[in-house]
Amino acid sequence: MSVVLDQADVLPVLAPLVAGKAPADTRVVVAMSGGVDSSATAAWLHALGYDVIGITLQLYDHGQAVGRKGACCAGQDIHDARDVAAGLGIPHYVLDYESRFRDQVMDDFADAYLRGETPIPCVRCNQTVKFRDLLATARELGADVLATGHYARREEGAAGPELRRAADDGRDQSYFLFTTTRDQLDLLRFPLGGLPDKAATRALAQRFGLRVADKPDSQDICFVPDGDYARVIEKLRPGAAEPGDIVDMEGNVLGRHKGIIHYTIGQRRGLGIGGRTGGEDDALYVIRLDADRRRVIVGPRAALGVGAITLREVNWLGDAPLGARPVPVMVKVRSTHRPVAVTLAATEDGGARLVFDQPEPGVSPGQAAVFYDGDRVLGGGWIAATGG
RNA sequence: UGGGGCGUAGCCAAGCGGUAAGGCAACGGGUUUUGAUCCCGUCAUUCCCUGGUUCGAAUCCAGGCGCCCCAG
Repeated sequence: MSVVLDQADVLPVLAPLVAGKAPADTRVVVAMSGGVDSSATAAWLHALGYDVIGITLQLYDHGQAVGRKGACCAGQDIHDARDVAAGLGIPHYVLDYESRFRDQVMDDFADAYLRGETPIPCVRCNQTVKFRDLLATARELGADVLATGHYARREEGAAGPELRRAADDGRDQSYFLFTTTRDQLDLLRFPLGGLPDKAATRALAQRFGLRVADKPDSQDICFVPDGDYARVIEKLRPGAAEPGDIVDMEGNVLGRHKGIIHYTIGQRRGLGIGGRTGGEDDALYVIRLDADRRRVIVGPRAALGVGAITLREVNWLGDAPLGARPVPVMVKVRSTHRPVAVTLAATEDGGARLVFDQPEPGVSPGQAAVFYDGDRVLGGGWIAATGG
């Protein structure tokens, strides 16, 4: 059961989780989802001699998600996490967070769509359930730090801990961590962030004999089966999908839609209206959603560009405070895509005003704008409105 | 029923006697720990119908049917 380490079998180097504290004296709570990443994290830290406690959050669908691939935090995944912990011989707890997950993440998810916004449940989950509630629980368990399997880096900087992109650029998850506060960052650790790639993680899992080593990556929204998120919303908010008109930018009715919750800004597929000539590309994209009138406003790709956005609940992680004077930063308005150049200025309500150097397509309220300076995450904010 | 025009996939649309372009939509897949975008693939044995001419017709001819415009 216990892992025997050959001398030749050297573990990847990991800086001490707590400076000046020996691993054996460092209590680490590892958030174990049941996937490869967090399992490898737990195994690695355990092998390095840390006092590891595994915690798995049960988030939704009690007993009903068993066997579903690519999920996390329910059913089979909880069993996987338990198995891994048992194999390592570390304490492991499963916490029932279903009601708070529903309140903080799923309800918000549904309501955002009803408002015509497009939410990011993964960020909400990190922001509330994981980095607030679970972190508090870790503290209660006497943990020095909370480690997760996120691909991001936390580095000790001159002005305190800094959040940075993962070493593996293609795997980086820092976008989903933008709400993480300095205080939370004090206690958070992301051991995988420094690994060169996912293969290294799987290799780690393999070498510790974890059964989850070949488990497929999770993707899509964890509580949405089959990618049909609208069905989940309708379950949460019966009657949410009210049909309405699809109109062009002049207000001419072009067709009908099956409910505003099925669409997001920048979306092309699923409109069901074809035809018309004249442009080199006649495809229509969702330009705007009007929740009150249940309208989907569509237009050509050229109409998709947004020049500026208003942010709310900005979490600023830069060393110097963000002021009212615009400063240039790089920003991502979606997890994929490269950062683009903008200027950013704080507003009085804790928000910010962001102006793109070049119009950015497919920007939707409810999504996040995350600020970068090279590898470093300077914070981010929720997109409240676009325009200007 | 005077004149003119048009009928090609769900929509738009090339083709003008040589064996059905393209775009949109749709569908399937890839990329992706949010939604999208994007990329790749599939999608008319058949051109309103019926005859005819021709080695060969969506393309020419005749007759139907349907639609549009102008003039009434």
